[in-house]
Amino acid sequence: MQTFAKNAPMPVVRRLPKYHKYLKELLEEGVTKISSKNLSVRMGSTASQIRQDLNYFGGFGQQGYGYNVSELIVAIEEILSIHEVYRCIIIGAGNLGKAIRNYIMNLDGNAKVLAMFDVDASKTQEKDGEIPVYHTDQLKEYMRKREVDVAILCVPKSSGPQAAQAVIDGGIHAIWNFTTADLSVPEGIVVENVAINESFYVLTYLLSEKQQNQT
Amino acid sequence: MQTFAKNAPMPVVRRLPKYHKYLKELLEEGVTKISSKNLSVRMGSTASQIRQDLNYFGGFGQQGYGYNVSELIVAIEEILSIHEVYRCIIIGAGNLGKAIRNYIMNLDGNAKVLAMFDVDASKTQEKDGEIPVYHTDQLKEYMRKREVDVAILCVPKSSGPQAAQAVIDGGIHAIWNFTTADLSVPEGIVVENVAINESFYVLTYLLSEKQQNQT
DNA sequence: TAGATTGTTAATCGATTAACAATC
DNA sequence: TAGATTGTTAATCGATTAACAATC
Repeated sequence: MQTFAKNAPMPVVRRLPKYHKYLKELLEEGVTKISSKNLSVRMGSTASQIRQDLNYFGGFGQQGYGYNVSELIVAIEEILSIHEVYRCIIIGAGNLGKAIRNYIMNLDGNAKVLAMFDVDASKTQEKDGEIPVYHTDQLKEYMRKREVDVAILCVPKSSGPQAAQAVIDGGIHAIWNFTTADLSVPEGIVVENVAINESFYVLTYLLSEKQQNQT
Repeated sequence: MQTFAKNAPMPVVRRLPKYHKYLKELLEEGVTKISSKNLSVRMGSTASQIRQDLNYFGGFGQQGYGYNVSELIVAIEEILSIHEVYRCIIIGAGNLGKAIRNYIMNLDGNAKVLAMFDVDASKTQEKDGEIPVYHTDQLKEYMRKREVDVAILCVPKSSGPQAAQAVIDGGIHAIWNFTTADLSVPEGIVVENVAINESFYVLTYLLSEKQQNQT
Protein backbone atom coordinates (compact mmCIF):
# COMPACT_ATOMS: atom_id res chain seq x y z
CA MET A 1 0.00 0.00 0.00
CA GLN A 2 1.25 3.40 -0.98
CA THR A 3 2.19 5.70 1.84
CA PHE A 4 2.40 9.41 1.27
CA ALA A 5 5.23 11.52 2.53
CA LYS A 6 4.00 12.46 5.97
CA ASN A 7 3.74 15.99 7.21
CA ALA A 8 3.73 17.90 3.99
CA PRO A 9 3.73 21.59 4.93
CA MET A 10 0.24 22.98 5.43
CA PRO A 11 0.65 25.72 2.81
CA VAL A 12 1.21 22.93 0.29
CA VAL A 13 -1.78 20.92 1.51
CA ARG A 14 -4.00 23.99 1.28
CA ARG A 15 -3.04 24.46 -2.33
CA LEU A 16 -3.96 20.94 -3.38
CA PRO A 17 -7.72 21.55 -3.58
CA LYS A 18 -7.01 24.43 -5.96
CA TYR A 19 -4.94 22.22 -8.22
CA HIS A 20 -7.76 19.72 -8.14
CA LYS A 21 -10.27 22.35 -9.13
CA TYR A 22 -8.28 23.67 -12.06
CA LEU A 23 -7.50 20.18 -13.30
CA LYS A 24 -11.18 19.28 -13.24
CA GLU A 25 -11.88 22.35 -15.33
CA LEU A 26 -9.20 21.31 -17.80
CA LEU A 27 -10.68 17.85 -18.00
CA GLU A 28 -14.08 19.32 -18.80
CA GLU A 29 -12.50 21.33 -21.57
CA GLY A 30 -11.12 18.13 -23.00
CA VAL A 31 -7.48 18.90 -22.18
CA THR A 32 -5.66 15.63 -21.54
CA LYS A 33 -2.16 16.81 -20.68
CA ILE A 34 -0.73 19.94 -19.11
CA SER A 35 2.72 21.20 -18.24
CA SER A 36 3.48 22.83 -14.93
CA LYS A 37 4.20 25.99 -16.90
CA ASN A 38 0.80 26.15 -18.56
CA LEU A 39 -1.00 25.28 -15.37
CA SER A 40 0.88 27.98 -13.50
CA VAL A 41 -0.20 30.57 -16.06
CA ARG A 42 -3.83 29.55 -15.63
CA MET A 43 -3.64 29.56 -11.87
CA GLY A 44 -1.47 32.61 -11.45
CA SER A 45 1.25 30.72 -9.61
CA THR A 46 4.70 29.49 -10.62
CA ALA A 47 5.61 26.29 -12.45
CA SER A 48 8.29 25.69 -9.90
CA GLN A 49 5.84 25.77 -7.02
CA ILE A 50 3.50 23.34 -8.73
CA ARG A 51 6.24 20.82 -9.36
CA GLN A 52 7.64 21.29 -5.89
CA ASP A 53 4.22 20.88 -4.29
CA LEU A 54 3.32 17.73 -6.20
CA ASN A 55 6.67 16.14 -5.48
CA TYR A 56 5.95 16.11 -1.77
CA PHE A 57 3.56 13.32 -2.63
CA GLY A 58 5.16 11.64 -5.58
CA GLY A 59 6.33 12.02 -9.15
CA PHE A 60 3.13 12.28 -11.12
CA GLY A 61 4.56 13.79 -14.29
CA GLN A 62 6.68 12.67 -17.13
CA GLN A 63 9.75 14.48 -18.42
CA GLY A 64 9.31 16.09 -21.77
CA TYR A 65 5.56 15.58 -21.62
CA GLY A 66 3.99 17.11 -18.55
CA TYR A 67 1.16 15.77 -16.45
CA ASN A 68 -1.69 13.61 -17.57
CA VAL A 69 -4.72 15.57 -16.39
CA SER A 70 -6.99 12.73 -15.40
CA GLU A 71 -4.22 10.75 -13.74
CA LEU A 72 -3.18 13.76 -11.73
CA ILE A 73 -6.76 14.33 -10.66
CA VAL A 74 -6.98 10.78 -9.39
CA ALA A 75 -3.68 11.16 -7.56
CA ILE A 76 -4.75 14.38 -5.83
CA GLU A 77 -8.10 12.88 -4.92
CA GLU A 78 -6.26 10.03 -3.30
CA ILE A 79 -3.98 12.37 -1.38
CA LEU A 80 -6.87 14.49 -0.15
CA SER A 81 -8.91 11.39 0.50
CA ILE A 82 -11.71 12.77 -1.63
CA HIS A 83 -12.81 9.31 -2.71
CA GLU A 84 -13.80 8.24 0.79
CA VAL A 85 -17.25 8.95 2.15
CA TYR A 86 -17.31 10.77 5.44
CA ARG A 87 -20.27 10.51 7.76
CA CYS A 88 -21.18 13.94 9.07
CA ILE A 89 -23.59 15.38 11.57
CA ILE A 90 -24.43 19.06 11.72
CA ILE A 91 -24.88 20.71 15.10
CA GLY A 92 -27.18 23.68 14.70
CA ALA A 93 -30.05 23.60 12.22
CA GLY A 94 -30.35 27.33 11.58
CA ASN A 95 -29.68 28.98 8.24
CA LEU A 96 -25.98 28.28 8.40
CA GLY A 97 -26.51 24.62 9.25
CA LYS A 98 -28.98 24.28 6.41
CA ALA A 99 -26.68 26.08 4.01
CA ILE A 100 -23.85 23.71 4.85
CA ARG A 101 -26.18 20.74 4.55
CA ASN A 102 -27.20 21.84 1.04
CA TYR A 103 -23.63 22.58 0.20
CA ILE A 104 -22.48 19.11 1.22
CA MET A 105 -25.31 17.44 -0.62
CA ASN A 106 -24.05 19.16 -3.78
CA LEU A 107 -20.50 18.04 -3.11
CA ASP A 108 -19.54 15.10 -5.30
CA GLY A 109 -20.73 12.77 -2.62
CA ASN A 110 -17.63 12.28 -0.50
CA ALA A 111 -19.51 13.56 2.52
CA LYS A 112 -22.84 12.37 3.79
CA VAL A 113 -24.95 14.25 6.27
CA LEU A 114 -26.55 11.69 8.55
CA ALA A 115 -28.47 14.02 10.81
CA MET A 116 -28.79 17.50 12.20
CA PHE A 117 -29.20 18.54 15.81
CA ASP A 118 -30.69 21.67 17.34
CA VAL A 119 -31.72 22.90 20.77
CA ASP A 120 -34.78 24.50 19.30
CA ALA A 121 -37.46 21.83 19.53
CA SER A 122 -39.55 23.46 16.81
CA LYS A 123 -36.81 22.85 14.26
CA THR A 124 -36.96 19.14 14.94
CA GLN A 125 -40.51 19.06 13.62
CA GLU A 126 -39.71 19.97 10.05
CA LYS A 127 -38.38 16.98 8.20
CA ASP A 128 -35.74 18.93 6.34
CA GLY A 129 -35.32 17.45 2.91
CA GLU A 130 -34.17 13.92 3.59
CA ILE A 131 -32.07 14.72 6.62
CA PRO A 132 -33.69 14.25 10.03
CA VAL A 133 -33.33 16.98 12.65
CA TYR A 134 -33.11 15.79 16.23
CA HIS A 135 -33.05 17.61 19.52
CA THR A 136 -29.54 18.08 20.92
CA ASP A 137 -30.55 15.97 23.91
CA GLN A 138 -30.48 12.96 21.64
CA LEU A 139 -26.92 13.57 20.41
CA LYS A 140 -25.24 11.38 23.01
CA GLU A 141 -27.54 8.46 22.36
CA TYR A 142 -27.21 8.92 18.60
CA MET A 143 -23.43 8.87 18.66
CA ARG A 144 -23.46 5.72 20.75
CA LYS A 145 -25.42 3.91 18.10
CA ARG A 146 -23.86 5.24 14.93
CA GLU A 147 -20.35 5.79 13.71
CA VAL A 148 -19.79 9.47 12.91
CA ASP A 149 -16.61 10.89 11.40
CA VAL A 150 -17.13 14.63 11.22
CA ALA A 151 -19.16 17.02 13.35
CA ILE A 152 -19.97 20.32 11.70
CA LEU A 153 -20.50 23.08 14.22
CA CYS A 154 -23.00 25.67 13.03
CA VAL A 155 -24.16 26.93 16.41
CA PRO A 156 -23.94 30.48 17.76
CA LYS A 157 -20.62 31.59 19.23
CA SER A 158 -21.69 31.06 22.84
CA SER A 159 -22.65 27.41 22.32
CA GLY A 160 -19.47 26.55 20.41
CA PRO A 161 -17.27 25.05 23.13
CA GLN A 162 -20.17 23.17 24.68
CA ALA A 163 -21.21 21.66 21.35
CA ALA A 164 -17.60 20.71 20.70
CA GLN A 165 -17.39 18.98 24.07
CA ALA A 166 -20.54 17.02 23.34
CA VAL A 167 -19.24 15.59 20.07
CA ILE A 168 -15.81 14.93 21.58
CA ASP A 169 -17.49 12.95 24.34
CA GLY A 170 -19.34 11.08 21.63
CA GLY A 171 -16.01 10.02 20.10
CA ILE A 172 -15.83 12.29 17.06
CA HIS A 173 -12.76 12.16 14.81
CA ALA A 174 -12.93 15.58 13.24
CA ILE A 175 -14.65 18.92 13.74
CA TRP A 176 -15.43 21.38 10.99
CA ASN A 177 -15.87 24.53 13.01
CA PHE A 178 -17.98 27.38 11.62
CA THR A 179 -18.31 29.14 14.98
CA THR A 180 -16.03 31.95 16.05
CA ALA A 181 -15.00 29.99 19.13
CA ASP A 182 -11.40 28.80 19.38
CA LEU A 183 -11.83 25.15 20.25
CA SER A 184 -9.36 23.34 22.42
CA VAL A 185 -9.56 19.65 21.67
CA PRO A 186 -7.66 16.60 22.85
CA GLU A 187 -4.69 15.37 20.84
CA GLY A 188 -5.68 13.40 17.77
CA ILE A 189 -8.92 15.17 16.95
CA VAL A 190 -8.79 17.09 13.71
CA VAL A 191 -10.17 20.62 13.76
CA GLU A 192 -10.60 22.76 10.68
CA ASN A 193 -11.82 26.29 11.30
CA VAL A 194 -13.79 28.44 8.88
CA ALA A 195 -13.30 31.83 10.50
CA ILE A 196 -15.91 33.83 8.67
CA ASN A 197 -15.66 36.82 10.99
CA GLU A 198 -11.90 37.07 10.58
CA SER A 199 -12.36 36.96 6.84
CA PHE A 200 -14.70 39.95 6.98
CA TYR A 201 -12.26 42.00 9.02
CA VAL A 202 -9.53 41.28 6.53
CA LEU A 203 -11.86 42.54 3.84
CA THR A 204 -12.57 45.78 5.69
CA TYR A 205 -8.86 46.19 6.29
CA LEU A 206 -8.12 45.87 2.60
CA LEU A 207 -10.93 48.26 1.77
CA SER A 208 -9.65 50.95 4.09
CA GLU A 209 -6.08 50.44 2.87
CA LYS A 210 -7.33 50.91 -0.66
CA GLN A 211 -9.20 54.08 0.25
CA GLN A 212 -6.07 55.50 1.86
CA ASN A 213 -3.98 54.75 -1.19
CA GLN A 214 -6.46 56.57 -3.39
CA THR A 215 -6.27 59.76 -1.35
CA MET B 1 -4.27 62.12 10.45
CA GLN B 2 -2.43 58.95 11.32
CA THR B 3 -1.24 56.84 8.43
CA PHE B 4 -0.54 53.19 8.96
CA ALA B 5 2.51 51.46 7.61
CA LYS B 6 1.34 50.38 4.21
CA ASN B 7 1.51 46.84 2.97
CA ALA B 8 1.86 44.98 6.21
CA PRO B 9 2.34 41.33 5.27
CA MET B 10 -0.93 39.46 4.86
CA PRO B 11 -0.07 36.81 7.48
CA VAL B 12 0.16 39.65 9.97
CA VAL B 13 -3.12 41.21 8.84
CA ARG B 14 -4.87 37.87 9.11
CA ARG B 15 -3.75 37.53 12.71
CA LEU B 16 -5.14 40.90 13.78
CA PRO B 17 -8.76 39.75 14.10
CA LYS B 18 -7.58 37.01 16.44
CA TYR B 19 -5.79 39.51 18.65
CA HIS B 20 -8.93 41.57 18.66
CA LYS B 21 -11.02 38.63 19.71
CA TYR B 22 -8.77 37.61 22.59
CA LEU B 23 -8.46 41.19 23.80
CA LYS B 24 -12.23 41.56 23.84
CA GLU B 25 -12.43 38.43 25.97
CA LEU B 26 -9.84 39.84 28.35
CA LEU B 27 -11.79 43.07 28.59
CA GLU B 28 -14.93 41.14 29.49
CA GLU B 29 -13.00 39.37 32.23
CA GLY B 30 -12.05 42.75 33.59
CA VAL B 31 -8.37 42.51 32.69
CA THR B 32 -7.05 46.01 32.00
CA LYS B 33 -3.43 45.31 31.04
CA ILE B 34 -1.62 42.42 29.42
CA SER B 35 1.95 41.65 28.45
CA SER B 36 2.83 40.13 25.11
CA LYS B 37 4.06 37.11 27.06
CA ASN B 38 0.76 36.49 28.82
CA LEU B 39 -1.24 37.08 25.68
CA SER B 40 0.95 34.65 23.77
CA VAL B 41 0.32 31.95 26.36
CA ARG B 42 -3.42 32.45 26.03
CA MET B 43 -3.34 32.44 22.25
CA GLY B 44 -0.77 29.72 21.76
CA SER B 45 1.59 31.98 19.86
CA THR B 46 4.86 33.69 20.76
CA ALA B 47 5.36 36.98 22.56
CA SER B 48 7.87 37.96 19.93
CA GLN B 49 5.36 37.52 17.15
CA ILE B 50 2.75 39.60 18.91
CA ARG B 51 5.14 42.50 19.47
CA GLN B 52 6.47 42.20 15.95
CA ASP B 53 2.98 42.13 14.46
CA LEU B 54 1.70 45.12 16.39
CA ASN B 55 4.78 47.16 15.58
CA TYR B 56 3.94 47.08 11.91
CA PHE B 57 1.21 49.52 12.83
CA GLY B 58 2.62 51.42 15.75
CA GLY B 59 3.95 51.23 19.28
CA PHE B 60 0.88 50.52 21.33
CA GLY B 61 2.59 49.23 24.44
CA GLN B 62 4.62 50.66 27.24
CA GLN B 63 7.96 49.30 28.43
CA GLY B 64 7.85 47.65 31.80
CA TYR B 65 4.05 47.61 31.77
CA GLY B 66 2.64 45.88 28.73
CA TYR B 67 -0.41 46.79 26.70
CA ASN B 68 -3.52 48.55 27.92
CA VAL B 69 -6.26 46.17 26.83
CA SER B 70 -8.95 48.66 25.90
CA GLU B 71 -6.53 51.00 24.17
CA LEU B 72 -5.13 48.16 22.11
CA ILE B 73 -8.63 47.07 21.14
CA VAL B 74 -9.38 50.56 19.88
CA ALA B 75 -6.10 50.63 17.97
CA ILE B 76 -6.76 47.30 16.27
CA GLU B 77 -10.32 48.30 15.44
CA GLU B 78 -8.95 51.38 13.76
CA ILE B 79 -6.40 49.37 11.79
CA LEU B 80 -9.01 46.85 10.65
CA SER B 81 -11.48 49.65 10.07
CA ILE B 82 -14.00 47.89 12.27
CA HIS B 83 -15.53 51.16 13.40
CA GLU B 84 -16.77 52.07 9.92
CA VAL B 85 -20.12 50.89 8.65
CA TYR B 86 -20.00 49.06 5.35
CA ARG B 87 -23.05 48.91 3.12
CA CYS B 88 -23.50 45.38 1.82
CA ILE B 89 -25.74 43.61 -0.61
CA ILE B 90 -26.09 39.87 -0.75
CA ILE B 91 -26.39 38.16 -4.11
CA GLY B 92 -28.24 34.90 -3.65
CA ALA B 93 -31.02 34.58 -1.10
CA GLY B 94 -30.77 30.87 -0.45
CA ASN B 95 -29.79 29.32 2.86
CA LEU B 96 -26.22 30.52 2.61
CA GLY B 97 -27.29 34.07 1.79
CA LYS B 98 -29.69 34.06 4.69
CA ALA B 99 -27.09 32.60 7.01
CA ILE B 100 -24.64 35.34 6.11
CA ARG B 101 -27.36 37.96 6.48
CA ASN B 102 -28.10 36.74 10.01
CA TYR B 103 -24.46 36.50 10.73
CA ILE B 104 -23.82 40.09 9.71
CA MET B 105 -26.81 41.36 11.62
CA ASN B 106 -25.23 39.85 14.74
CA LEU B 107 -21.88 41.45 13.98
CA ASP B 108 -21.28 44.50 16.14
CA GLY B 109 -22.88 46.64 13.48
CA ASN B 110 -19.93 47.53 11.30
CA ALA B 111 -21.70 46.02 8.34
CA LYS B 112 -25.20 46.71 7.16
CA VAL B 113 -27.10 44.54 4.73
CA LEU B 114 -29.11 46.86 2.51
CA ALA B 115 -30.75 44.29 0.28
CA MET B 116 -30.61 40.79 -1.09
CA PHE B 117 -30.98 39.70 -4.70
CA ASP B 118 -32.07 36.41 -6.19
CA VAL B 119 -33.01 35.02 -9.58
CA ASP B 120 -35.79 33.03 -8.02
CA ALA B 121 -38.81 35.31 -8.15
CA SER B 122 -40.58 33.43 -5.38
CA LYS B 123 -37.86 34.40 -2.91
CA THR B 124 -38.53 38.06 -3.61
CA GLN B 125 -42.01 37.68 -2.18
CA GLU B 126 -41.01 36.91 1.36
CA LYS B 127 -40.02 40.05 3.18
CA ASP B 128 -37.10 38.47 4.93
CA GLY B 129 -36.80 39.96 8.37
CA GLU B 130 -36.19 43.62 7.66
CA ILE B 131 -34.08 43.10 4.57
CA PRO B 132 -35.85 43.33 1.21
CA VAL B 133 -35.18 40.67 -1.41
CA TYR B 134 -35.22 41.87 -5.01
CA HIS B 135 -35.01 40.09 -8.29
CA THR B 136 -31.52 40.11 -9.79
CA ASP B 137 -32.90 42.04 -12.74
CA GLN B 138 -33.18 45.04 -10.45
CA LEU B 139 -29.56 44.94 -9.34
CA LYS B 140 -28.26 47.33 -11.97
CA GLU B 141 -30.93 49.91 -11.24
CA TYR B 142 -30.44 49.50 -7.50
CA MET B 143 -26.71 50.08 -7.68
CA ARG B 144 -27.22 53.19 -9.75
CA LYS B 145 -29.36 54.70 -7.04
CA ARG B 146 -27.52 53.60 -3.92
CA GLU B 147 -23.92 53.57 -2.80
CA VAL B 148 -22.85 49.99 -2.03
CA ASP B 149 -19.45 49.03 -0.61
CA VAL B 150 -19.46 45.27 -0.43
CA ALA B 151 -21.19 42.61 -2.51
CA ILE B 152 -21.48 39.24 -0.85
CA LEU B 153 -21.69 36.41 -3.34
CA CYS B 154 -23.78 33.51 -2.11
CA VAL B 155 -24.84 32.09 -5.45
CA PRO B 156 -24.17 28.61 -6.81
CA LYS B 157 -20.77 27.96 -8.39
CA SER B 158 -22.00 28.33 -11.95
CA SER B 159 -23.45 31.82 -11.40
CA GLY B 160 -20.38 33.11 -9.58
CA PRO B 161 -18.47 34.88 -12.36
CA GLN B 162 -21.65 36.34 -13.82
CA ALA B 163 -22.80 37.71 -10.46
CA ALA B 164 -19.33 39.14 -9.92
CA GLN B 165 -19.47 40.89 -13.28
CA ALA B 166 -22.84 42.40 -12.45
CA VAL B 167 -21.66 44.01 -9.21
CA ILE B 168 -18.39 45.12 -10.83
CA ASP B 169 -20.42 46.83 -13.54
CA GLY B 170 -22.43 48.44 -10.77
CA GLY B 171 -19.26 49.94 -9.33
CA ILE B 172 -18.67 47.74 -6.30
CA HIS B 173 -15.59 48.31 -4.14
CA ALA B 174 -15.22 44.90 -2.57
CA ILE B 175 -16.48 41.36 -3.03
CA TRP B 176 -16.82 38.81 -0.26
CA ASN B 177 -16.87 35.63 -2.29
CA PHE B 178 -18.52 32.52 -0.84
CA THR B 179 -18.68 30.73 -4.19
CA THR B 180 -16.07 28.25 -5.33
CA ALA B 181 -15.40 30.34 -8.42
CA ASP B 182 -12.02 32.02 -8.75
CA LEU B 183 -12.98 35.57 -9.62
CA SER B 184 -10.84 37.70 -11.85
CA VAL B 185 -11.57 41.32 -11.09
CA PRO B 186 -10.12 44.60 -12.31
CA GLU B 187 -7.30 46.24 -10.39
CA GLY B 188 -8.49 48.07 -7.32
CA ILE B 189 -11.43 45.87 -6.40
CA VAL B 190 -10.93 43.99 -3.16
CA VAL B 191 -11.81 40.30 -3.18
CA GLU B 192 -11.85 38.13 -0.09
CA ASN B 193 -12.58 34.45 -0.68
CA VAL B 194 -14.14 32.06 1.79
CA ALA B 195 -13.23 28.79 0.15
CA ILE B 196 -15.48 26.41 2.05
CA ASN B 197 -14.88 23.49 -0.29
CA GLU B 198 -11.11 23.78 0.02
CA SER B 199 -11.48 23.82 3.77
CA PHE B 200 -13.37 20.54 3.69
CA TYR B 201 -10.73 18.84 1.56
CA VAL B 202 -8.06 19.96 4.00
CA LEU B 203 -10.10 18.38 6.74
CA THR B 204 -10.41 15.07 4.91
CA TYR B 205 -6.68 15.18 4.20
CA LEU B 206 -5.91 15.62 7.88
CA LEU B 207 -8.33 12.85 8.77
CA SER B 208 -6.73 10.36 6.41
CA GLU B 209 -3.24 11.38 7.53
CA LYS B 210 -4.32 10.75 11.11
CA GLN B 211 -5.73 7.35 10.23
CA GLN B 212 -2.47 6.37 8.56
CA ASN B 213 -0.43 7.43 11.57
CA GLN B 214 -2.60 5.29 13.82
CA THR B 215 -2.01 2.15 11.77
C1' DT C 1 17.92 12.35 -32.09
C1' DA C 2 16.37 17.02 -30.50
C1' DG C 3 13.09 19.39 -27.76
C1' DA C 4 10.48 19.61 -23.91
C1' DT C 5 9.61 19.28 -19.31
C1' DT C 6 10.07 16.90 -15.24
C1' DG C 7 12.22 15.92 -10.49
C1' DT C 8 15.37 17.79 -7.45
C1' DT C 9 19.05 20.49 -5.62
C1' DA C 10 20.66 25.10 -4.69
C1' DA C 11 19.71 30.13 -4.04
C1' DT C 12 16.67 33.56 -2.55
C1' DC C 13 13.22 35.52 -0.23
C1' DG C 14 10.12 36.31 3.54
C1' DA C 15 8.36 35.31 7.95
C1' DT C 16 9.16 33.87 12.62
C1' DT C 17 11.86 33.67 16.68
C1' DA C 18 15.55 35.19 19.69
C1' DA C 19 18.12 38.66 21.86
C1' DC C 20 18.87 42.88 23.99
C1' DA C 21 19.28 47.83 24.55
C1' DA C 22 15.88 51.38 25.63
C1' DT C 23 12.80 52.92 28.97
C1' DC C 24 8.68 53.03 31.72
C1' DT D 1 16.12 52.60 41.89
C1' DA D 2 15.22 47.74 40.35
C1' DG D 3 12.23 44.92 37.69
C1' DA D 4 9.56 44.30 33.90
C1' DT D 5 8.51 44.52 29.32
C1' DT D 6 8.50 46.94 25.22
C1' DG D 7 10.37 48.22 20.42
C1' DT D 8 13.66 46.80 17.28
C1' DT D 9 17.65 44.65 15.35
C1' DA D 10 19.86 40.30 14.36
C1' DA D 11 19.64 35.18 13.75
C1' DT D 12 17.05 31.36 12.33
C1' DC D 13 13.84 28.89 10.09
C1' DG D 14 10.78 27.66 6.40
C1' DA D 15 8.77 28.39 2.06
C1' DT D 16 9.22 29.94 -2.62
C1' DT D 17 11.74 30.52 -6.76
C1' DA D 18 15.52 29.52 -9.88
C1' DA D 19 18.50 26.45 -12.13
C1' DC D 20 19.77 22.40 -14.27
C1' DA D 21 20.86 17.52 -14.86
C1' DA D 22 17.98 13.52 -15.84
C1' DT D 23 15.02 11.55 -19.06
C1' DC D 24 10.90 10.86 -21.70
